[in-house]
Formats: sequence, C-alpha cells, structure tokens
Amino acid sequence: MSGKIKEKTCQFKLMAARDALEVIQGRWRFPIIIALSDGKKRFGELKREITEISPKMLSQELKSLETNKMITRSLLNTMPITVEYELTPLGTSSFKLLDELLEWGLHFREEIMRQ
Amino acid sequence: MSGKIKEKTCQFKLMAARDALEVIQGRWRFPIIIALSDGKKRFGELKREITEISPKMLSQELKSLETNKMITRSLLNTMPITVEYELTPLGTSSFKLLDELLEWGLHFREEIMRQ
DNA sequence: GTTATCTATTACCTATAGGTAACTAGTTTC
DNA sequence: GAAACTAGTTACCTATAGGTAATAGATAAC
Repeated sequence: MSGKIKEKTCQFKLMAARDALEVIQGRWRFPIIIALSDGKKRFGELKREITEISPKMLSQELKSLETNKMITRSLLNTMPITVEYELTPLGTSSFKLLDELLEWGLHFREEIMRQ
Repeated sequence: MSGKIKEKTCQFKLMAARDALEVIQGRWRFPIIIALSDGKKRFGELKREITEISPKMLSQELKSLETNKMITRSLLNTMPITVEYELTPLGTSSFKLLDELLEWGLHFREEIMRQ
C-alpha cells in the first residue's frame, strides 16, 4: 500500500504530485537534468550531448527549468559570449525521484516485454 | 549525484525513464491509481471519487492503464451489469515511485513558495 | 570579406491531450 | 411509462507539446 498518499485530505497531496510531474514531464526535462548532473554546462555542450534536441526546444526547456528554480543561468563575459547552466540544490534534490523513475521504468519494461 | 543514471550507455536508461513517465503522466493516471490503491472499484465509484473526471476521460485512461498491464478489468454478471477495476502487481509496484513523486512534490512546493 | 561559432528567436505546422455535451442500451424503481 | 442507475461512446472543439527551417547579431578565424 502507498504509505504517504491516501491518509485523507488527499487533494493537497494530489496537487503536490501533479506539481512534481509538471516539472519533470515532457520529452526533454529529464535528459537535460541528467546532462547537468555532472556539473555546469554551456548551451552548445548541452545541444551536442542531447543529440536530437533542437535549439528552440533546448532554449524553451532551459527557461522553464530556470523558472522552476531547478537550474541557474550565468552569462559569462567571454568572447564570444558563453552561457553556463547549473543545477540548483532544488534541482539536485530531484535525483532520488529520477532514480526511482529509472528503476521502475526498467522493472516496467521487463514486465511488459515478457508478454 | 545520481547513482544509477549516467554510468555510460545512458540511452537505454533514458528510454526506461521515458517509458515510466509515459505510464504515470497526464492529469488522471496518478489519481486513478491512488483511488485503486485501497482495493478494487467499479466505474461509477471511481467516477464519484475522482470528482472532476468526465466519463470519457475515465474510460480512456482505464483502457490505457489496462493496456499497460497496470490494472485488470472484470465484467461481473450482476443486474445491472457492473465492472470492477483492480491494480495488478505491476500496478502496485509503482507505489514507491508515486510516493517519491509526492514527497518531492511537497519539497518542491515548499521551496518554490518561499520565494 | 566570407565563413564558422556563440546563443538563441521566429514563423509555421501537426499531433496529441483534454474538455464539453449529447447520446446509447439495458435494468430497475416509482 | 418516466426517471434513474449501470458503463460507457461519439462528435466536436481548444490548447498545448513538439517538430522543422530560417533567421539574428556578435565575434573570431581564415
């Protein structure tokens, strides 16, 4: 049974879960957070690492993650100009959830694949 | 740092995480699974419990969860006919992930709310 | 002076998610 | 025979997600 959910006044908890989903869902949020998990990276580095993402989506998703205080954006006075993105403590606090997502995803694949 | 992700051959793990997201994401999957967490329920019971869901969405999401082997659908020979939905072991195996989603969601709300 | 690299932005398109409202078909109660 | 309950289905609409391709302005390299 689910220990923390469903002890009455469920509405508030459903809201929390919905918020969490909103932050990590979509095609690119997860890959971006993982890419930043080993330290700050520039726009172009992220673009090269997340091979299939378009500059539009990368820019858009980075803005969204910044709005949600998951990452910070630093403009550096280099020539040419470079921009560094880095996970905040809030961003890194999602690792446990992301690991759980991965682990259950593997379990799910196994179960689904063998009929 | 994220222990299980990013030990190279990341593609496969990104796929697993993406699969997991696909199963639990959307507005109604999470509430439906939670509603079924304390035992089997009929269509009408779910509809009444998840107050804002429309019959179309409930029907559609139940089908999707059944396809993903998260729940079973049993037609009962009662008059009038009733249908029972119940979590499978795969369905209940998602509780740990859902709890983590809730817990991080609460943490996220706290962090976001105080500026 | 043309090309490449930096970090994006803009216009345009399609597919999907999700919502509303009405309807179906059978059974049971008033 | 009208209304309500059973479990859905159907048509239609809007908003969002996400994709492609072209463009922008600054600087640096050739």
